[in-house]
Order: sequence, then C-alpha cells, then structure tokens
Amino acid sequence: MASTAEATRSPSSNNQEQQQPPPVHQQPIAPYPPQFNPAHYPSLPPGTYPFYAYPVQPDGNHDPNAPPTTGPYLIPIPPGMVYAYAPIPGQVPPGYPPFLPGVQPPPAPRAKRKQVKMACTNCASACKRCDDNRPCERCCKYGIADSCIDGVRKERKKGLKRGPYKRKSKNTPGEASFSGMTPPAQENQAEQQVQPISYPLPPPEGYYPYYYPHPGFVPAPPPNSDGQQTNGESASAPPSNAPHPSLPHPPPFFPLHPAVYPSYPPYPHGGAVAYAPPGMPGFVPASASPNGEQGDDANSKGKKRARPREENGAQQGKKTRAGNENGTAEVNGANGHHSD
DNA sequence: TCTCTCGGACGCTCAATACG
DNA sequence: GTATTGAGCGTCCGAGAGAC
Ligand SMILES: [Zn+2]
Ligand SMILES: [Zn+2]
Repeated sequence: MASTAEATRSPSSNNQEQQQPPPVHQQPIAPYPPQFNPAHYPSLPPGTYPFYAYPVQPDGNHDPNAPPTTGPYLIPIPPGMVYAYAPIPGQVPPGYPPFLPGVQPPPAPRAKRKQVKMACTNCASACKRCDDNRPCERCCKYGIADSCIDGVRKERKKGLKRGPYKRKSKNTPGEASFSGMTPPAQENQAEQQVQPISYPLPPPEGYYPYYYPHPGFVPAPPPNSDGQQTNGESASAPPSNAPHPSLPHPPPFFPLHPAVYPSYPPYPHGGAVAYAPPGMPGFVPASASPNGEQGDDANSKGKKRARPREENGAQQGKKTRAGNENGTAEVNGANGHHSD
C-alpha cells in the first residue's frame, strides 16, 4: 500500500496537497457511505474504530513491538469508509497515532505461548525458554553447550479411569463460524446478531476479522456530462485502472491506480488480510494468494510476547488444574518441579 | 545489571470416552 | 471406526533474591 498518510484518495485527487486534511486518525468516523451497501457488511459493533496497520518484519512477521519503520500505515482509503478491528487489539505501538478519542479498542487477546517439544535439561531445570537447536541458544549463551541435551519424557500413565465426559455440542446454528474470530467485546453482546460467516482464509493468529471495501476499489466517480457513469475503461482512465471483471457494469467501485496504491504490504505475503462477506463481487481478499497459503504457521506463530498475567483464573475456559493449587503439586511426579 | 530460583500459568499430547 | 474430551506431564513467564 502506499505507506503513510501521503497515500490517500482516489486517482483523481492530484491537487489535494494544498489542502492537507488532518491525519486520518484525527478525522471523525462516518458511517459507511451510501455507495457501500451496508447490507453487505456485518453491522458494526460498538467500539469499532479506524484500522491501523503496522509494518511487517523482514521475515514476514508482523511484530507490534518492533520499532516503527516508516511510520504509521493507514488504510489509504478516504476516512469513514474503513471500520475494522485492530489487527493487534488493544495496542498502539509507541510512536503511532492513538486510537480515536473516546473509542475503546477491544481488549487484546492473550497471546498463546509456543513451547518447544523438548527443552534441554539445562533450560528445563532453570525453567527457561529453550529452542530446538542443540546446543540451544541459552546454553550457548551461558557457555554450557556441552551439557545441552534433551531430557527424557516420562511415559504417561495408562489405565486411569476418568468418568463420563461432558459433551459440549459443536456450533449450533446461528453461532457457528464467527466464534473464535470475534473480538471478545463483541462476543459478549447478545443483541449483536452475528451471522455465520465463513472466511475464505483464516486470519493469522491473533488477528481479528475486519471489514472494509476492498483496498483496490474506490467509489465510482460521479456521472460525466453525458450523464453516463464513467468507468475505468474510459479514455480518461489508464488501462491498468480497469474494474475488476467480477464487478457489475457499470462498476460500483473503481480500482485504484496501481501507481498510487502499488501494493498492500502491511500484512504477510504483501497483501492485506481482508475478509469480505460471502457473495460480494469484487471483494476479494487482497492477499488471497493463488496458492491459498496464508496465515500459516511460518508467519503467524512464535512472535508474540507480553502475556498479561494479572487476571488469575479468569481464563477463557481454560481448564483448572485440580490438585495442583493446594500443595499437592508433586502428585504422580507431575509438574516435577525443581525436585532435588 | 545479570543470573539464578521457583511458583504456578498454561501448552501439548494422547488415553479415555463418546458416538455414528 | 473417528471425534472429542480432559488430564498428565511438560515448558517457561515473570517476580524476587542474591551476586557482582
Ligand atoms: Zn535449552
Ligand atoms: Zn541447552
């Protein structure tokens, strides 16, 4: 995408430099403009706010803790058209514009901790992060590489009776596929009737879905003097500006000029992770890669930190560890901690 | 400031259980 | 047979303490 606030507007907005509108994040939120049929979008949950995108790392990961590179990216579409959940909810990295005043970002979901399959004995006994290399990084760092070996996993006990399982039925109609991708703030709102939506691609871990007009399209320009709707195929528009073939004619939206909007890099694989309502012609995820690979392990895992460790027990349905909290931690040798 | 210790949160795995 | 559950067993976060 065109990176900063510089990159905005439609191709016909060449003479806008003189006006210098305020940064997008300082402009008021407006409803979807009429040319965007609201019926095509899920209703906007309360607290939605303009979308900020953050730079990606060279490896394709999207690290909100990384220092800003070229400054904040803002969706290069006129303000008011973009409503989204932040890709990293609840956070604005230092140096980035704040969320709109009075707008409450949804709480950040807890980042999932990634474990190695087997920690080396040194790291295991120190309760420190290990890696898959031998010697591991920590052992190298502390000069104990020679003793960096895998521990031995205990065999799990067999034949333990468990009693009946509770069956938690899968998605009942009406709640289904949104679950797990819905910001907690929205999930609580019973009145927010959410239609089951199946997304063409799963978002990278930690991302919420967001909705906005495809970044490659802007509202169609007003009719010309003939009263005819112009389109990208007209002589006044460059050929590369042709409307998406799937769009009705005349197209409701215009593709952006690729020179103005060359790409959409804030997301892995060089494209935005966009999820359009099903059946919306032209609203194709910008990064819907031909091979369908996206949000895979390689780019979405293992990058997150900062586990907010305050709220004890208020886990999202996380099992509680019976028997460990009350001094019986060593039963069965499980959690075999620091046993000397 | 760095390293070590360690309580305990939480991830991963897979046997037990449920179900078609 | 496959799918799901949920506990065993593991990793490792992060606070506190001690050493330098
Ligand atoms: Zn290690
Ligand atoms: Zn090691």
